[in-house]
Amino acid sequence: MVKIVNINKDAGNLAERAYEEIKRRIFDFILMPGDRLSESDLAQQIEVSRTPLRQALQQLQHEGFVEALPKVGWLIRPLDFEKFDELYDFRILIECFAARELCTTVKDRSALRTLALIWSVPAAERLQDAMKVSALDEAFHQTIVESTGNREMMRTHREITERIRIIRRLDFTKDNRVTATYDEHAVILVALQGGRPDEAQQLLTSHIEISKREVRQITLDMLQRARKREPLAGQN
Amino acid sequence: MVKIVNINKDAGNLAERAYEEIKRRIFDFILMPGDRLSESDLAQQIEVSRTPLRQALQQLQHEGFVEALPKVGWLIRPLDFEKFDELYDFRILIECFAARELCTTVKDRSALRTLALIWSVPAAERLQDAMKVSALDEAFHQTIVESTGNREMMRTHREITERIRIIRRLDFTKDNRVTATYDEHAVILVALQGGRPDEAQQLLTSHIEISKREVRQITLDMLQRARKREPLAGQN
DNA sequence: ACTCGCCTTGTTGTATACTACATAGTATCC
DNA sequence: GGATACTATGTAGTATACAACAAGGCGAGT
Repeated sequence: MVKIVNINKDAGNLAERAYEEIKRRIFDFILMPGDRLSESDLAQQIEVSRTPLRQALQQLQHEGFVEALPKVGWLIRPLDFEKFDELYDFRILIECFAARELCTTVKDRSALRTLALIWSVPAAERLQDAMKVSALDEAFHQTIVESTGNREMMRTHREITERIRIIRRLDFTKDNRVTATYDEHAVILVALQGGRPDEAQQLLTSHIEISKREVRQITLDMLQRARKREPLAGQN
Repeated sequence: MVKIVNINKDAGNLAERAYEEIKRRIFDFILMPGDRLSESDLAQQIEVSRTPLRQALQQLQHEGFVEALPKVGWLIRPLDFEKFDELYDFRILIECFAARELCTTVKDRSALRTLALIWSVPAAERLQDAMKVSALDEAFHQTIVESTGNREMMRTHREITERIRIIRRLDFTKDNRVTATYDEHAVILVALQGGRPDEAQQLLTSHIEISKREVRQITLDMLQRARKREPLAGQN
């Protein structure tokens, strides 16, 4: 009897694989904002059937990356900087709350020491690799939020992180922005360890606000270059 | 030629209909927390095929009402009061931020006047119907959050509202809780209209905290009664 | 009597066929 | 020549068949 083997490369199910693959293509601007696409086309490209593909698309729709046009097709949502601004502001609210909790009610400060080992280091020990710094930056802010112990806030904060990553990561492609991030994280940690909530909140707010502004400009440049290089990058 | 007509009762698509129907059954405790269910059974009951049903279940999974047990089936998630507490705390954070915005930076105060017409009324004009008061209560808090203009905070707040509605609505089945809600909303509105952010935040916080505590007890009673009445309410 | 392994049954995961529908292109009529 | 109706084509929405898999029952062997 012939056994048909499931040759899933990464995940146990095709839906997840499709999800990761589509997201990758969006992040790499292979699927450009504004592109239209049909389920059958994409299914063929990714080599899954429509069923798991639609599952993936629905997930991505919920996360705001794609939009369903009923009976017509799917659309890669254009980058909406107003929305990113609002997500950054939301981050500020959640992280400032977490910072206050850390200073006032949270007992276990060990997480702060761990963060200091990463961020409060001499210039020579600082990392440069954009992807690594980006991941560490996300971890830094996530760790602060974790201190609240509120899983719902953590969840929402994680979702925000997922949604802004597409532009946020570009921040670390500039050396001076990496330097600034190290500096700012260091002083934030000092304020948190010193138990000074107002100062920590103020530093955190301006840290995120600066990033918000920088990232917008960097992204606009990046987009223009991507468009010039491959004006018809998306299929059909 | 025979034309097969789509007899969708409510929505344009079956997935949405399935979603509403399942949610209704969960809210009515026809599907009890802890119940296991299979897609084929439920599909037959709701009279849709598995495809739109799964779409509905995935949506409900994202909202935390059901849980997918891969290769095994679906589970109606038990009511988790710790989670509800965290959602209430999250509400407090968002609504307090909105209240501050309302007092300090928002120009257009007309929404507050509209709310006052509903909540700041003589006892004789107060509504009693639990469903109506519940809807008005949700609208009250939503309106405050809308004042921020931050659509992401609004969205998250709306999701929180959806997720806690299953227990929150029970709050208004008790007359004294309706009375308390009217009283508390009225004083909150006064503080907001007076532009006193600290007072508004303090009132809002205690208002939500009280509700959190009351609702927990009411729900536990309700659940016990539901369990006694129909110990095997779920199918199979 | 107990344990181990096979096999039956029920479940989701996936692929695919088919329906209803939207859209655009074309031919026809005025 | 312009507007309009019709038709061809491609799309998502839906139903369903089948494969892969999990789990538990049941029997055989000890």
